[in-house]
Amino acid sequence: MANVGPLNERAQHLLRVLIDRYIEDGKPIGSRTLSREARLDLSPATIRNVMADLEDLGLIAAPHTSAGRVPTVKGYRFFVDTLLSLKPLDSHEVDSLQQRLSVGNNEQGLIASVSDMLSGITHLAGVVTMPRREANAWQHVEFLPLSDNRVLTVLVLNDQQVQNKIFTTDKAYSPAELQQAANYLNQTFSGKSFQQVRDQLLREMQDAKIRMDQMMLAAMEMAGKVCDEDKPYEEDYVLAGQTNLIGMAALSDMDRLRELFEAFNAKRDILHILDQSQRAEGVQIFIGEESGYRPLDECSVITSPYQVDGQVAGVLGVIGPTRMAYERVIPIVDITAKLLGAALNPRS
Amino acid sequence: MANVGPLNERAQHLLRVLIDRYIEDGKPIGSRTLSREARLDLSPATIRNVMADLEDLGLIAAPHTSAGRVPTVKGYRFFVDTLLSLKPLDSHEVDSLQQRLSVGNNEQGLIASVSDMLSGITHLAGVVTMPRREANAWQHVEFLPLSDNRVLTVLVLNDQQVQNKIFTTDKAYSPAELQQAANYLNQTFSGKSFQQVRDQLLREMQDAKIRMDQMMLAAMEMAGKVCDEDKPYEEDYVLAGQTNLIGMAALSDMDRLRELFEAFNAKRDILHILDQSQRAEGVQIFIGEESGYRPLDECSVITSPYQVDGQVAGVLGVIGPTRMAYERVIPIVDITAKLLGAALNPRS
DNA sequence: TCTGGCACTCTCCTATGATGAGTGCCAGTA
DNA sequence: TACTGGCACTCATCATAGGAGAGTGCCAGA
Repeated sequence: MANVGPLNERAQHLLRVLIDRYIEDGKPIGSRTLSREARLDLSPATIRNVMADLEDLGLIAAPHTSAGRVPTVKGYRFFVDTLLSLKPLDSHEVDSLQQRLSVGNNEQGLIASVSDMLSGITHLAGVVTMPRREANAWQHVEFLPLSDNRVLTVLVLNDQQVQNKIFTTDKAYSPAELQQAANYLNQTFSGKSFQQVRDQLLREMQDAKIRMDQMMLAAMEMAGKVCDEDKPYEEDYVLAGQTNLIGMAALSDMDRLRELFEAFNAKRDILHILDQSQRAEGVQIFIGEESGYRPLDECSVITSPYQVDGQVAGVLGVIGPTRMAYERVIPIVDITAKLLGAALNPRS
Repeated sequence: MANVGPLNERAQHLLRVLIDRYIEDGKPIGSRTLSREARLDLSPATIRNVMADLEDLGLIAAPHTSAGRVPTVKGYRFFVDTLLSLKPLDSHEVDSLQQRLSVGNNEQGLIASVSDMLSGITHLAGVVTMPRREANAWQHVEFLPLSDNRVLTVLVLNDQQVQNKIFTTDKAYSPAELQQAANYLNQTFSGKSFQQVRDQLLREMQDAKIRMDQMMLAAMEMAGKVCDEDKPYEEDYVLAGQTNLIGMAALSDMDRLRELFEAFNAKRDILHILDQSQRAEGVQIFIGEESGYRPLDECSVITSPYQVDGQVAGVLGVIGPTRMAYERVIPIVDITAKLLGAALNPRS
């Protein structure tokens, strides 16, 4: 490997060993330990010099004089970016993952079980956003009259998802009128994508307003509402194993723990972070304060988007202390995203 | 008040003061403090004698020699059962509760906001089970054909609740057949209670099997499935403010906290406890190990069933450390149950 | 360029003793 | 008989001090 910045190969190797070791047992690593561990045949004194350099570069830090060194966020970043060689999981590990999630029947359950699985094998908190199906195909809509001018709208998308919503309308429609509206919509839009439906709806409402009778208008309006409000659970995620975070050394402080758990409950900010990785390709890693969000200061977030039908449908990942086994966790998140994508792909 | 058991009035009074005081500041109460607080004009030495009696009765205990005394579970129980005089909330407190939950629009949101409210004002964890509507009136069913012999069943109950479920059938039914089945069911059952529908279904399936064509049978089967599986979310609850429990003195032990949180996630055992109070009338109180469920050993659970249409529909309450302000919490739970019942009552 | 040596620093653990809160018991008093 | 003051005793808590251990930085020498 060529030198990276001012860091020669020996320094890099020592950094890697130090971080490996620190991840393993969580205590600051001293020069003596490092010289023993690194198999470089160097005395602790020499190691000390190198460590001083690494500290100058901000890659490691000492909690106090005469403790060993601990990786900084910058150190982890360097480690993850250039030091870490990811060995893919061997096939029977993949198989065992595969099996653990092939039980799922419905979508909701599948998401939950993936989240459980992630938290189970990494001993961190697992998180999976609900899949967003941009390319939802409109399949069928039904309007059922209830009392008091209320109409129940049932919308079937993509042969799998069912949404219902109750609307209050201005006037009372007869069952026949509603049937007529539904028929029109189904004939016009069946099989089209959600985006197409919305566009076409808007266009027709502007262009051809006059040619539509009142019922059509109402149908349009209703369908429009469904389209608008009906970002199903795109703004939601399933979290599992938060209890794994209780008692993590880095989070021993009660107040920090409470903040973190409250963030999980509020969901908003966590979603914001997950959203960012939605746009990225492959595994994304936020280390400590990189997330830019306080309660996650001492946490790392490893995410990967998952795809359905070639489109990014959601994000999954794990949240845990900065001191986590990146080497193991990253491939797991990666594979899990692919497996979930495959499991969600319609009948493939 | 008459003597209760071997406990004279003075001893009772002292016990009450001790518990009040302990609830307030959480530190063991000594004889000196008690003599000052109780306004009985007794010397600490006398108090000590009484305290020794109370300890013999198992109502209070000393964490160690020469610490003050702390109430035991038995002590709390006695306190709650016979010492506590509940003053109902004054009307503007009730009003403010009323307002906080009148925002809710849909049922799901209402439940969540009640749970939030409970945890917010008590600083404990609030919990509300989803309402169960035993007397659901069958309003409308619709069968929509999907691909692959799958049929989407949409069931509207009670003008409010909508359920859908996808079934796979043995043979492919035409839209017309499905329509016919739905029509039959709607005509036959509309307006009837869930229980009636089930009974009648079973009867007709036995008696008159022959007279029904295959489609009817299938419809029955489907409806039966819906009836069976369709205990909507009766087995679910909404929890809020678990983070309030982080850092509670009694739960300082990380492992106990983790256990408790895991219990919340598993839901099953918590539901079992809530279920018990479903059958009880009015506010129920489980103190410490009385719940019979380990993770709740150091917790108290205060619950009250809430009614819709004169029927018990669900349970709400709070969960917190045994050392909680019963005097304040009990009326709050009580009133909240009534307010929620009122809010859920159809158009009243 | 590496190494051994040395003085120094800091944490962690243990022992120690003082303090204060609280107790139980007992003898005395109204 | 019911209360009280007094006394010896027990613990938790806190601050203090000292030693052991781990680790450091720096320097002089190979």
